[in-house]
Amino acid sequence: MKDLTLRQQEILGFIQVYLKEQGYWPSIREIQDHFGFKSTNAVMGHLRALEKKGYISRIPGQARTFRITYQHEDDQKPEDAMDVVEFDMEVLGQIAAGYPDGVETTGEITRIQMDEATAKIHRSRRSFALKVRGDSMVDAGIYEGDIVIIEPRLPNNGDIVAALIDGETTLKRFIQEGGNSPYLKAENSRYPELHPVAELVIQGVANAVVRSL
Amino acid sequence: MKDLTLRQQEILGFIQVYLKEQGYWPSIREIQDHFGFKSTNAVMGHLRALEKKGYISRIPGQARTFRITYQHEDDQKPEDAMDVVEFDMEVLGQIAAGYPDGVETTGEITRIQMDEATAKIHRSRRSFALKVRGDSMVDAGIYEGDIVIIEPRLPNNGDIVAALIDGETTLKRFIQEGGNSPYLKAENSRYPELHPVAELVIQGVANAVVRSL
DNA sequence: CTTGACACTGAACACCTGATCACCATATAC
DNA sequence: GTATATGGTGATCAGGTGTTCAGTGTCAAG
Repeated sequence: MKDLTLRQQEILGFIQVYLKEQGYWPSIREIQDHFGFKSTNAVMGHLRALEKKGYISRIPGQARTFRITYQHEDDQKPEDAMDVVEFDMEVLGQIAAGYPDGVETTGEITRIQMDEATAKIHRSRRSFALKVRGDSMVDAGIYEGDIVIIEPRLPNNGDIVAALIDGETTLKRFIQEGGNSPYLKAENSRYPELHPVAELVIQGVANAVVRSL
Repeated sequence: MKDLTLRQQEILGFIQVYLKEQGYWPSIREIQDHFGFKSTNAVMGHLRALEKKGYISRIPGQARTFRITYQHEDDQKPEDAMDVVEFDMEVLGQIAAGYPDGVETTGEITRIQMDEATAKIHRSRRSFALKVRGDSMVDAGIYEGDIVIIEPRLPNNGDIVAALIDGETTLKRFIQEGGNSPYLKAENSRYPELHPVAELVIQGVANAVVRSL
């Protein structure tokens, strides 16, 4: 990718900031006004340069139809950058609110790209996200308000699972030792182990936790 | 919020899908063509209705300048489903490995969509992700191997920041009380407070933590 | 029956907007 | 010197684009 001049960086930056702030792309004359140009052709020249260098793309003759084709980074990059993998999921609701049963899966779609090696998150279009309520998993570093990414699959011993108990979905660790029947364990010393007698409905395995700070 | 007619829902849906697919808003005549209207005024009537009912907002007289002011949901969804926001970042490297200096930036771009209200993550092209090494932040629920999302900006009191100390990037909490000079505090009782004498280079503020399980 | 909301057709207008032509200036590379 | 890229001014043009006025028809509410 060819380098941009300082002026071209400014133009590209303004276009992107404008979109972010206004919600739509700027017109040529709005760019002109922002930089104080006396001619629209000053803008046209820069846009041609940006397009030629592959940073943007436009629909000829049509108003406010930009496309950013390359994300310019003016900072540095590391030698040990990670590979990323992308996966989609649904953000459903709070985990204690229960798994929506029989509800059409048309909710929000969350897309996450993450480094492939460490994320260990298998791409699964069926995965969804739940917001954690309660403190039953604090000892596992999962706190109230965190968002857990649930992949519907059978759990292995030690997995953190979303389980349906008494009609409510809760987050617990799944324990199955030897040939014994499995049980659920809260990662909080104040909570007891749960040995379900009748039914143990595992809705999925937690693959990742996301927390905003 | 007043209800929309079926036709108005279709119009609003098309506008949103068009933006998502094309990256810019449609013109009145593009909406007209999509629905097979013989007159642009058919579109104008619906846009007026959508604006009157508070679903959209527009800049009078200007091309392709929509704003979606209310997110219409035509499907059934969990009542506590979250809105999602999308942002890009770079996955750089381990946080203790130091901030890459003077290296070309062509690294991986990580895109995350997350619920907007709780994520508090401002879309920032310059954000990047770092893998946490060490246990200096365990009391804040940040453990070794976690990935923190860093936004380069000035920190507020109490923010968790990536700071450059002795040539290494470390994750600490930023404290600035009253008019005193700021210092860094590790969220681990075994670690001392850090009162930098010479320089305190803040590289960015941690917005979120992602942990694979 | 009348009113109003809804859903259009059809035509015309004004200007916002992208695009182009001519021209100038500076700096760098060959 | 002679290109080539950069960074502009100034004027002009064509068309995309938002907007408005006038009119038609349906349907439910009063």
